[in-house]
Amino acid sequence: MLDKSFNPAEAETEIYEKWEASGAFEPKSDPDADPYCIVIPPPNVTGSLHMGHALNNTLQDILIRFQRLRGKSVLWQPGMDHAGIATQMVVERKLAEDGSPSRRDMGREAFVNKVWQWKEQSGGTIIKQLRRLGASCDWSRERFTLDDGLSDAVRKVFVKMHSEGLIYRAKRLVNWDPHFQTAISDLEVEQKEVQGHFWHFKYPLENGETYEFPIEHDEGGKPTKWETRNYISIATTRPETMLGDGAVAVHPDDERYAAIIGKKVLLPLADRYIPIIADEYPDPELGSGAVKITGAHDFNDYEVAKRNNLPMYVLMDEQARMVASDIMPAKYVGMDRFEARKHVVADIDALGLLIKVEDRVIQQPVGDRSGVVIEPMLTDQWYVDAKTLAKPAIRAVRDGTTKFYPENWEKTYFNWLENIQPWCISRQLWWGHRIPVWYGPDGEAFCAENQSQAQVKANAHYGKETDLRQDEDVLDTWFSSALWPFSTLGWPQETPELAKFYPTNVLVTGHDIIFFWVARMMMQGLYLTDQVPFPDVLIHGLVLDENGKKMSKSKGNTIDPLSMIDKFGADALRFTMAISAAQGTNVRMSESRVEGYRNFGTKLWNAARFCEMNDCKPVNGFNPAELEQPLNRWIIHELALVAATVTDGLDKYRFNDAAQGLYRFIWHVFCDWYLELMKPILQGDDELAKAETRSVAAFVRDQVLILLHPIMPFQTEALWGQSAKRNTQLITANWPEFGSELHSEQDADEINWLIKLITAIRSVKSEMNIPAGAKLPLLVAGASSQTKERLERHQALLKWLGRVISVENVAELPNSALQIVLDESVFGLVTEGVIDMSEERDRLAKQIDKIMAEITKIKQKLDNENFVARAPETVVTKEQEKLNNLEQKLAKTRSILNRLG
RNA sequence: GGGCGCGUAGCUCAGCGGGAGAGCACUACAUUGACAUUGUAGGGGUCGACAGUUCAAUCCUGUCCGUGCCCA
Repeated sequence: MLDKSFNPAEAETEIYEKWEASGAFEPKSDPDADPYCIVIPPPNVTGSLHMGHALNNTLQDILIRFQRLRGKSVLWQPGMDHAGIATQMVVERKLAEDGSPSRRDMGREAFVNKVWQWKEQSGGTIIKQLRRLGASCDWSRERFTLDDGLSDAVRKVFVKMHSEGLIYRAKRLVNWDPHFQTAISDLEVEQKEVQGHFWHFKYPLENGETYEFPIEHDEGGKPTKWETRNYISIATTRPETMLGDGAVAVHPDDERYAAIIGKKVLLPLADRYIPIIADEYPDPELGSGAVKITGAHDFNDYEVAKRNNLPMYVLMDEQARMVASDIMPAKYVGMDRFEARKHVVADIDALGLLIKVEDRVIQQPVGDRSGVVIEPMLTDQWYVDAKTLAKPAIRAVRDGTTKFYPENWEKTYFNWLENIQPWCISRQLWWGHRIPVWYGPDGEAFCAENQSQAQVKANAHYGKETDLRQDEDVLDTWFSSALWPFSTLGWPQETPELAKFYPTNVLVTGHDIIFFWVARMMMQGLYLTDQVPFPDVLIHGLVLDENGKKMSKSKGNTIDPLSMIDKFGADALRFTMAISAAQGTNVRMSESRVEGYRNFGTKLWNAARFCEMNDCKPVNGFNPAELEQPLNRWIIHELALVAATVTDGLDKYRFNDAAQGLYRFIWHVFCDWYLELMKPILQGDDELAKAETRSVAAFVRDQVLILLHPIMPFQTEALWGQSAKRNTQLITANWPEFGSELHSEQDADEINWLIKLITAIRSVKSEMNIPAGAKLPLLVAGASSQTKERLERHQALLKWLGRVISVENVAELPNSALQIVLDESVFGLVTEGVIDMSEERDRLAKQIDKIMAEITKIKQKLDNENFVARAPETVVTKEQEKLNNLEQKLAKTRSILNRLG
């Protein structure tokens, strides 16, 4: 006997272990089975499961289980990435907490060993948590981006791209994170709006020269009054960088400054002279229209400096402290940039050169991991020529080889790829793939897959054995992630897995990493394998809190998926995700919703329990297409419909449609009606009907378990195992493929008619304040022979569910009966007491109003000549039929009301 | 400034050219018989506003208002 309800805490672990031990997560070896493969978006090795992961992995697992049930050879390829910055940060912090020597104190090799130790002990929590969610990944194939095989792939790709000129080294301005002391890519920089200042300085002209600067204008904008100036006014949000100015720029069309272009100004504090140059960059409308140019610490200035061959002075070290140099006044050396800012402003002020300070909202770039202000720095870094790689990646989506679901994300994808910048891939970290480049004593670079190959190249170059040192830097983590769909399958080796499962079938991810990851996989996949890595990209929404806000630790509004699983079970959480995940929409998570879908699971549990109590067991050789009872043919018909809905929904990534269809069918069709309607049959004495009904109930229950399994795997597996002796676990059962032989419109009409009649009887009683339990005789007038047959056939059901004592055909209904119009017949409920005639008249009048309102609407349409002439014939016929039915109903209801007087 | 999205029942959201839907919440009634993690019945919407296309618009187009996200 089944327990009273499902206990997820007890059952889930056991079920999961059984699945895994049975090898169900591994691809089928059957060579005829179609392959189906998804690679997991690799979580950070430092990560732990949050709601975003829960959504992402639930959707993947639903697809994986669905395709597995359909008989495909399924691989869900799991793994993690090494998360360079995040992991290094975690371990460094831990070293500090433990009072251990710092990273720099212990040196590179020792530190990297520490990180590996940490990874073995504490990394990968998320993998265990994914199991709790029910993720049916093939864990025997788990991969890590720093595994030997994947690292080989990385080196091979680097060497290939380097030899083809797609990877190169260059000295450029990069986003420098002074906290982690590494370069980062554009994507890892966030623009934050903060309250800042705009400082206006005077830079005096050389040799005390002067010019006339307009200070008043007429309505036409012509200057009417001038003043004599011996300085140029500039404004800046970053005063400390003035020490490295190479020029002051004005717009060539700016007449105010035309006279002094080419002259020099004294750079205060630095005591250098710098030129006033003309360049298109300054906006005459902004500030004074004159801009200081610090080529080594600002991206815009960098371009101006390059165009005009201005010197670029590096002002800071890796930690953004002012660094000693020819141009750096000694007093600032060693100061942090923000401290230096204060001093520069004070010193300028002391010289009488500070004009004013404005408050201003400024865009400040910050590192996405560190949160500190990014410093543009002039350094040597390695770059990928992303522009070249982007072209095939754009084409593949343009021509539909890869499609996004929903489609509108393609625009985002194109937009970014079409404006793509060189990708800075080197990082000044220790945790990651070390760049496979070695340098000779003179700085000559030798790129090779390993040191000995580099050595061979170097020896040939120098003509003798020469000492080499390897590049200190590692690669951006995303460089290895970009190879994930094929490196995890064994590439560059030609493995059977690669042949079978690549390209993968679909990539499931959030829109936040379309640039970071999806686009880069497309680029690398096409470049290295000549194929797109996946034909479908499913972009799902974010998980928000119940107020529609992004969940974040700092806001304290996170809901922990594991606590939801502890409380309500993984199935409830998964169902919530599935039914909320309409294509492209965000998911608002609230505990009460999860609770509600836990209740849905319990409803199914109890339905199964009821089946069990009534001895409903699968019957060998059962054929759903050969049944006697209309009720049974009806539920099979409904089952076939919902099976089609679920299959179609999952095929089209419409998880909400699939979940909604199941919810409706299980609760409101199977439980509310079928199980109720079968009760009188089971209590009756028609043994054949009983046996058939039992076998049908068992069949429908089993099919429902299969259909629901992708979304609610644990509970369905538990019910599957406990409700009958089975040859296989549910996870490897066969997905139903019902054909039209199971459709039966006639039986659907008949049972739906019965349901309508029962509902109407209940309704009338409720409206007339007659206790629902009161058993009343039912009369019927004007019944067609079909109705008479149906009444005869379903008398037992009617009596049970409609609380009817008897059913009798009469010529005319007495006025004392409560009357119900259904199709051609009028039914009457005979009450014991005297009914309140005025209340009954109100009830009927209300119905008549409703009918008339509908009739008016339809007549309006049919009276419109254009409608009749232009609308499709089927639409017109349908409207005409509707009108006829309504008019019939109206006439009947009116005559009842008339007779009541 | 550019791009993407959203505004449908009290709340959360599906639907998206021909009958306004679901879940939750609410109201009334019921109930120890698969299920109170329940049942039955019910109330509740000019589908953001305006204009256009169409025989027909919640759905398509445009404008506006409100709101969210991404990029610069």
